Amino acid sequence: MNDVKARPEMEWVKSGEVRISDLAAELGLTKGTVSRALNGYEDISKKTRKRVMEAATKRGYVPTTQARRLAMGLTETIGLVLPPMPSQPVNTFVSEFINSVSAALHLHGYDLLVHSANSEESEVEPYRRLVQSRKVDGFIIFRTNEKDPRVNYLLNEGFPFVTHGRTARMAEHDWFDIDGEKAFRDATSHLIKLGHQRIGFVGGGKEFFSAQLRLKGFRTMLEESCLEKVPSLEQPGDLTGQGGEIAAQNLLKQTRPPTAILCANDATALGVMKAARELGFNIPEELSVIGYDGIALGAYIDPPLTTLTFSIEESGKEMVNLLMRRLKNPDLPVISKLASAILKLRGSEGPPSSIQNKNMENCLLIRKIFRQFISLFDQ
Amino acid sequence: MNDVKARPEMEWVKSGEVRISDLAAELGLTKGTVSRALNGYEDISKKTRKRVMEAATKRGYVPTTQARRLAMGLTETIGLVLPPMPSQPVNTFVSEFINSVSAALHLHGYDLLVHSANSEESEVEPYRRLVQSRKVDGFIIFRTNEKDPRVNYLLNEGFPFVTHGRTARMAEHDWFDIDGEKAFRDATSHLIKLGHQRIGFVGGGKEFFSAQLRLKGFRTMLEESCLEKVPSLEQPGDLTGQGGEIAAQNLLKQTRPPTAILCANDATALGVMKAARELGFNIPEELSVIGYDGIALGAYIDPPLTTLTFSIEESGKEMVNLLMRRLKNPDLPVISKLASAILKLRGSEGPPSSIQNKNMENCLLIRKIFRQFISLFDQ
DNA sequence: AAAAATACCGAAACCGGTTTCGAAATGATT
DNA sequence: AATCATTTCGAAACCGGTTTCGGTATTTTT
Repeated sequence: MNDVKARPEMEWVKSGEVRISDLAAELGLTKGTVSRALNGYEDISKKTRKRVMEAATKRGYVPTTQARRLAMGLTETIGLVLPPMPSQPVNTFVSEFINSVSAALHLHGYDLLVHSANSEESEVEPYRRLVQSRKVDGFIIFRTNEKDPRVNYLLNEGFPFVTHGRTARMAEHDWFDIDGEKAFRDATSHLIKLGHQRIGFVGGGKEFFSAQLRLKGFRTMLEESCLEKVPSLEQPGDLTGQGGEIAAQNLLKQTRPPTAILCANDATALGVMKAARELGFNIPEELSVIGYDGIALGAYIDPPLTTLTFSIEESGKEMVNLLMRRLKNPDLPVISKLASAILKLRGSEGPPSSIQNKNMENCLLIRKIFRQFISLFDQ
Repeated sequence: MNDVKARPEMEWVKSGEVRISDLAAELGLTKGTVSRALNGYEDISKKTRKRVMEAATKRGYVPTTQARRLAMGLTETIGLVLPPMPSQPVNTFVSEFINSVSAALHLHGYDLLVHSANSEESEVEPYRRLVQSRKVDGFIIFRTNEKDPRVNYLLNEGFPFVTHGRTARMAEHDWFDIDGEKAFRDATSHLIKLGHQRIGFVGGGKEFFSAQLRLKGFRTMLEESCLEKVPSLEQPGDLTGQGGEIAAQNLLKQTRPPTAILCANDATALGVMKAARELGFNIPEELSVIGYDGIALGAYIDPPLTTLTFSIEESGKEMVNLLMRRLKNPDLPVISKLASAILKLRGSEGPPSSIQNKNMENCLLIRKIFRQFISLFDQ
């Protein structure tokens, strides 16, 4: 009953049956006139416009997208190429991101074309195909590398795109990013305030710019807090759980293991926690762990994972805004947007258990004073 | 250096510059001839075909997709509408599924259009828009409800689609599904063999057909094993972690709590585990938990979550196959494919701790014999 | 009331391809 | 050499819209 009520007046309408020429013939007009009437041209009398509009809604006329786009010379479609999957099956970022990008694009009348990357061929091949066949007007790129061949290709081609994440050529293209450096400064600072003095770090691959920036934030805060930098406490990772496990083993089997580990992302953190459990470390009593990404599942593990989180929805929206601006005016100067992540405390971190906490605090204080003292001389 | 080497012969080629008419003019042919030459028509001499092909590759000609599709009257695009996000932000199913569907479609020359559902409007509205504007040739639908308005709409419209999951009208459309009933029979059987006698179940919403089938599998196996059905041990859920927490509290605060809980999906299971921990239950010693979905994260929690898993990649492939078949011949009879999930033992289940294990086993045996005895009379 | 300005719509080109049909050129047959 | 069959390509219509341009019909101006 309800279903019928929903669209009572046009029960007989089969979608896609009526063309603009049908409408024109029915009204005794030409299709050009009908088109202009529907698209709000000024040279159509109110009377005929009304007549056309009514007939259009009555017959359920909707212009064929393909034809309209061909005539107007645009695709109204944005491409998004998924990275080969095995990379991060733990993360819901991708689906949430796709969702938000798609929603934002829809507001602008754009469609989202999602393409998968074949791991056997070059990374830029999908982009090349989409560009050459003119299937899209622009790209949304995420998970950038510092030297990113996709970026190189599109810049060279002069094709519009926005990246989620910075690159070596970020001065030449629009980008959106989370301030991972600041995020890790915050997280490190938080751990230091809790009394940690030996803090481990598990990074991502060197090719990921963002992971490098997170490391930088970590180092910066160590330095600002006058903690010595211990190379063996910085372990490489690969943004996967397995990588986290391996890195954690390297960290925790040391003679003086860290009392806290900062991870480049949540998947890594989960691996770290697993390895820590297996090595007999209690979290957070004996080891604090902090991740990055804010995946929802982190709240359901034991202990819930403290993490750095940001709004994926906002990311998508902002990137679409940047891209739409670029499409409207390709000659505008490049702009970028840096959003910040917030530390979501959930319980996987706490003060270190070591008895010398007090001592450490004093030690820290003394060092800080000493350093400020020195800085006076520098001026 | 390497970049240049990759495509040395056409450094000067800017994509999208050369049209078929350009090519035709350059060759002294008409565009019709060029088109036929490139598309393998028989009425083109080998000589000119070769000439055309060479010129095409040399100039980097790629037909404009929009134009080709308009002329051929098809979109070569499949639509996939994401459900409103808050529903299951916990699962990586969506992104993996999109990836596999996209890859499979690509093999057939099809594109994937991903659309997001606005939670404020009707569920079918996105589908209606995509159909009416003729942006897609068919749909991939997942997470079906028993009475699914999307299915109703598309069936009524006569528009091609395949569902991931069965519906009340599954006899009228192609579908792919995981045999959740069998999966839960297996899981239940596994628990019973371990000695569990009081098994709890946390379901999904009634609207999800699949969740209902899982419940059915659970009940069937209980009955086959001659265990009494305890209504209070069947709790409704909503396929989220929160729902799992609430359901687990309802189960575990009973005077005789279950020794094992079967969950309609992994997110629910994580919620159950969390609540169990908070109520002081040790897993798996005092409570076994089994989920469904096989999310990667499950391997990283403590204890690792035993779950029912299936190949998302296969799902995507199979669905695309079904859909392509339908598009090629709309009049074929509907077919369906049922794949099975396998029980992935990871450690969150084990034998119950209760001392009456032996007793229970005897009890079970006696019941079974008794029942077979009865069944003799029925014949 | 005639001239000028304006409102309104039709005709046709165009977007970039595909496909049908017929004609010219070539080859085979008698 | 004349006739017929084949091969090969050009011409034109078509897909379904948009947009430019020019010509009536109507209104406004003088």
